[in-house]
Amino acid sequence: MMQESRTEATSNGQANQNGASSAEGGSREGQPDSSPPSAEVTTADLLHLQHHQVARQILLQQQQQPQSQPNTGRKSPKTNDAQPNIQVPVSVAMMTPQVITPQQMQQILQQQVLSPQQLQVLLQQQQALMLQQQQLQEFYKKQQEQLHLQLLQQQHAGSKPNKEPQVSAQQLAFQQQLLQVQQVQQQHLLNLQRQGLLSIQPGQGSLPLHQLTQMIPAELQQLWKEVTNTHVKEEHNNGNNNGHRGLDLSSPTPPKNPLLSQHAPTNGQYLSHKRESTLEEHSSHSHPLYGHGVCKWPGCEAVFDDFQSFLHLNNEHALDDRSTAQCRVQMQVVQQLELQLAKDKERLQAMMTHLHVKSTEPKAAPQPPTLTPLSQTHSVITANSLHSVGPMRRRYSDKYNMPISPLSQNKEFYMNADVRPPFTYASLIRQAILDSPEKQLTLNEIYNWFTRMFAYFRRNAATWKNAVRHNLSLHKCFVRVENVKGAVWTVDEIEFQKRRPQKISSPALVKNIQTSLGYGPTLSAAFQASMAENNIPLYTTASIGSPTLNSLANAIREEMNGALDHGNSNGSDSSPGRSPLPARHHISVKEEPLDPDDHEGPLSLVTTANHSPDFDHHRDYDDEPGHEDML
DNA sequence: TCGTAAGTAAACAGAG
DNA sequence: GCTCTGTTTACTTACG
Repeated sequence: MMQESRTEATSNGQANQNGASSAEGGSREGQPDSSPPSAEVTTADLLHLQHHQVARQILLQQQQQPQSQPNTGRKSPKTNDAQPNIQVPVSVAMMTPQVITPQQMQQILQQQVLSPQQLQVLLQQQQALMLQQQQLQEFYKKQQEQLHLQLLQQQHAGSKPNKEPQVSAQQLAFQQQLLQVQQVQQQHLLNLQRQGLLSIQPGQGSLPLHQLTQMIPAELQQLWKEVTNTHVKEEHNNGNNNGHRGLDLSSPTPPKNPLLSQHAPTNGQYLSHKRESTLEEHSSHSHPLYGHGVCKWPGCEAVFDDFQSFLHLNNEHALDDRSTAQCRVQMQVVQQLELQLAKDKERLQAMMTHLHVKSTEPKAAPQPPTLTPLSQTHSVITANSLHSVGPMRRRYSDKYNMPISPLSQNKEFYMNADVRPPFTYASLIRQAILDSPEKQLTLNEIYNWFTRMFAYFRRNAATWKNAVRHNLSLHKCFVRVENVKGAVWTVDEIEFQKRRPQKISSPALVKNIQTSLGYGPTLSAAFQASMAENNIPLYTTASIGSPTLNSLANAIREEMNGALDHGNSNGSDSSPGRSPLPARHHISVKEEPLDPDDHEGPLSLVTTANHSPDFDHHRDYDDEPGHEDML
């Protein structure tokens, strides 16, 4: 009654909530605060943000270390891969150590790949980077002076053995810091490459070399050269190295590129001497930059009949901006390859682990073998968090087509963030009930689950509680059972699975599915919802009847159709009259007694040529005429 | 344009 | 009478 609304409003301090007309309900849908902040964030944007977080942490380190600020009890800088609560201004958070030159900006503008907001962010990044570089230069100068002083003191005091460790420690810390900066720079550059903002190829002249040299101040370049030039033997140093003689630049992270380890130029003529020396060392014609009579310098490929002619290396690839830039590009290439390798290794490991686990699981588990890996690998909502919650609220499909944070974080996310969960009330109610030990909950316990699991439901209680009650009564999948302690609600899984699965053929969903099938970072909430709706994740506790199989097959079919229909990169056309795939590609379920010897799971997936376009349409609530047709 | 699912608001009734 | 619970209706919105 109205009383409920009144009391709820009082208890929640949301008096304006109640008594609101339906128009208000409609307007609330469009309120920005009810939509996730990253509603229009693309995968690339998220990757970008992820990178910015790394950059931000490193920058914070840089800002803290020179000032010897306490660490405020946080993790040490080396374990800084998860510090989401660091409060930094947006401009700082977004800044990356990468300068976008005017040429690049013009290119970006011409390509129209960035929105004005993104351009603004890039400009902010550029400005922030310049500041950061200045700071770094100053820091480096101070470090240099300090080291120089220490070295002088050592020479005068003759206490070399005792002082050296301190110097080396500082040097190492500084090196690490520089390496981190460089790493972030490289990552950012690669990120830009991935986004098509830059087209840098090894040895390719498309990117003006001076741009690369502009990206990092000359001093920083030199610093980097020194850091990377770890294989320079001390005997190669002479008096020209300005006090760097004593530097132990043996990096804890050895150079990954033979080019750098053996030929990275540092400064002055002594390096020229060094280059000749190293060439002489490779007189056995096994120089890594010389192979099959071709100069392997990126972009060179000059042909030389003999190794002696290959000494052109000293002339053509001498220390200059060009070579430095090429060097840097090569470093980025290597680093990218290493990152890719690491990712692929990790993926392989996950696949092997998963397959091993799957192969050892009992086959009785009613899971679709073809989709379980997908759902397990990418699903956000799992048994560890929200299990298979259910369908996403359709009207929010666009807003919620964003990757939600991974599994364990997801629960925390909704528990703390005032973000509406992208699932229907029915799905959430079901989840609440299934979460309970006895698979039954009272209404009040359902309420509590909502408020406990979702910060969003800690306000507007009158609204959503009414919706919960409405859904409990409306959907016959929720069964009210009288017991000793009153009425409890249970879930009829079969009825729940009869509910119409959400179509995932919409462009937005398909796009996400493409991402997911293409090893995207996460599965879209909508796709998860669709999967969860059909019990694809491992959460079915009730009996699995044919309706379940049907709806499950719907999900599979929809997924496959969606993924296949939009297998191209565009994935934006899903006009009803256009079906790129013939009907025979549609997957339906052959509802026959299952032969465990023939199938890994309970499903018998067959393809059919006479698939009804409204296959899933029959399976809704139509088996009970009049039911829920009040709408 | 239409049908459907979902969300919201509200009226109403029964039980404690 | 109040509150909670449950049912039902009406309406809006999103989507295919």
